[in-house]
Amino acid sequence: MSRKRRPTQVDVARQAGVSPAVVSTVLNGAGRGSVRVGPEAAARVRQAVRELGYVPNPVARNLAGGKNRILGVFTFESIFPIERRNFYFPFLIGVEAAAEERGYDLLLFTSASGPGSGRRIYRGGVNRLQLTDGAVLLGHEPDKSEPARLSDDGFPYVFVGRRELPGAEPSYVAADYAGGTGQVVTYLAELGHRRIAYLGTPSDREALRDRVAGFERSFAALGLDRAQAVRERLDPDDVTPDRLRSWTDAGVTAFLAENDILARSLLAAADAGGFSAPRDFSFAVLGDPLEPSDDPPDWTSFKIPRQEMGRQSLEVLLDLLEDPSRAPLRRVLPCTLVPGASTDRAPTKGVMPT
Amino acid sequence: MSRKRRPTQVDVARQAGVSPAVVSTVLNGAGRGSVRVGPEAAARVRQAVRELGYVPNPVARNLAGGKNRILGVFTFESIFPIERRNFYFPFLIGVEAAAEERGYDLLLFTSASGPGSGRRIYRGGVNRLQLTDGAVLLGHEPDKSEPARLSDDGFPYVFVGRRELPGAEPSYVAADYAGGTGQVVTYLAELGHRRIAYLGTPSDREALRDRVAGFERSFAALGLDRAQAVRERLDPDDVTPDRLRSWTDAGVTAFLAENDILARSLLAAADAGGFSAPRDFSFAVLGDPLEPSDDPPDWTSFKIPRQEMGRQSLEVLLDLLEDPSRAPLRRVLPCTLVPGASTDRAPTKGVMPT
DNA sequence: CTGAAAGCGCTTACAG
DNA sequence: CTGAAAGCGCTTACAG
Repeated sequence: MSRKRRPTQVDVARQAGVSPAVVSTVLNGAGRGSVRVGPEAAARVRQAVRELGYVPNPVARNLAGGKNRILGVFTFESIFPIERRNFYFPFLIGVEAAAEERGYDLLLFTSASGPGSGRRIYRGGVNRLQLTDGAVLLGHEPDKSEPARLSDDGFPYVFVGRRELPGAEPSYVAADYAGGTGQVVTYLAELGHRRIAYLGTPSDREALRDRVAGFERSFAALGLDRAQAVRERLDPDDVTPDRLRSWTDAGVTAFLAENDILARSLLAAADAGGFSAPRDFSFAVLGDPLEPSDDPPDWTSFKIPRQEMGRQSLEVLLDLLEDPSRAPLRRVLPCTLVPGASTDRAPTKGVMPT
Repeated sequence: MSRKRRPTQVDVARQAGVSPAVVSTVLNGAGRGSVRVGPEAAARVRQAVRELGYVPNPVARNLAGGKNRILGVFTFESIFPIERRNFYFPFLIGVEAAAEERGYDLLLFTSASGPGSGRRIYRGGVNRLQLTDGAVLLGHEPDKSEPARLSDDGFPYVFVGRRELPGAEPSYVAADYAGGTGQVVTYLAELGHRRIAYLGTPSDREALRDRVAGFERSFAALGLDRAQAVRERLDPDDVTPDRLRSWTDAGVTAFLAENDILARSLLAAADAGGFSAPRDFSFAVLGDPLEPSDDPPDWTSFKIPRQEMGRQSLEVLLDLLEDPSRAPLRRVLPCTLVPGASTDRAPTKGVMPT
């Protein structure tokens, strides 16, 4: 049961009658700071390697080389959140696939929950990610100072999702929420909708700001009247039948729901108020409808390329490791319009003439 | 932006006015070969750690022979397999939750694909898990020699799922497939079924053998005629309408499908042959129906406690690390019968008298 | 109770 | 063209 001693570089060197440095060079190929090795010395080394069954110890290699070929994955929420599994899963699939291709292992930071503090990068003032070569950051950070400090420390990391950081220029791979929202607005405009309400949450995250920006920009781009772009900040409970009626009375024919919850509130209000979509109004969700049921409703929406975002964030991280001076590295991936059954032509005003 | 040099143990030692050995001891707790440290020296060390933001290098720790509080998760198939996401996900949730509670980080081994070789623990003869304190092994191993060698090397690991290893006694946390199968048979017997066919795959994995064993044992336990227990080994294509007819003609009133695929084949054959379940026969799946749709069909089955298996496998691993002499450690968790719409009372033989 | 030193198995400047 | 040596950052016997 005791672990057998593996042959080491020293054993090989002795057997081949050379120094360890020569063994190292033969195995790694002539590199930057490597010694020169004659052909017959190299042959002796290879022979000894074969005879002894020598395999270099990757741990020692890492120690000597300064890198450990471990990349961190840090989520500001539980890595495998049961309720939101469909949210993070595709990112992780992408990250894993890319890591596998590039020969890196992934360290999941799990033990983050200090007393009451939730998941933090710095625990007791110490950057826990430090033990990796670099890290991919996932999810909504409760505290901007954490990534800011990461930047200060010069630790290589990439955000999944666009981030603005006071005093720092983070690298990220983001989805083009503004563009996705614009596509939805354009689609609605083509269906004849002119007055559109954006139902947003009170939150002001980058991902949400981008949607608002896309909403407003697209009105201009389409030559629509900016005054017809209604913007609301609501809690789900704020979407009442009365509220819905006041919107439609004001001529709103289509709604953009910032997320699923708001879309469901809207539907509930419609139900309670005797409205029906898309007969009385159209609506779309600004992202993938994925919560909480497993079979998504057939709503007009746009697809966020989550898996590709995961993949590319890892690749950007590797680029960063190769040449840190290139930071910040940023990529914005397009979202895809998904037409669904929640949208239809704008209803004609008033009662149909008979 | 230039990366600051990571503080090392030496830096901490200097700042605290102690030797590196003292720092090491404070961080690892008083252990076997550790030095004794006074309370105020320990306090100075902790203070210095905080001030410097020191994090021990896990690679160095490992090389020097110590523990690094990193646990490995190795899957013999892709960790996040898109097609089978629902299969591994619950295990991982459990593993992560337990790791988080116990303060361990998780290293996912991803870069396994040598040329054509699939996922392997030993790559070029080295144990890749070596960097971790121990590992949880997940999924079906194509090659028994890999875990066997792990045992030979004395590397601590726990299988999720029962495993038999020639010449080794692996630790594992398994589901009680035999018991689950027995519950299903009992349930069918209560519904009046006496002749039951077990539709199995040609494969002979432990998890499948356990189901067969449960099938056969339960006949004895229920006092049923063992000759009525029909056992078949089939590919999904083998389940044809003709075959189905021959079984029912022979008096079979209920089927046990080893997996979803076989259950679907059975249903397809029924469809094509003019049969209908549960009118003409009952059937149950021996496990969670989870493939490939997201909303599982309402079949009689049993629930595999995947999340709990993940959680307990990590806990067993920690027990193992604490005291390796207790190996092998084994736990078998109960499965829960899930009655569904695919079973009903046994049809009466022949035509109903009018 | 504490420190100095060897050693884990490599890589890489640095002399010859 | 080649070797001896330092060093990566730890842990752990071993002296004091």
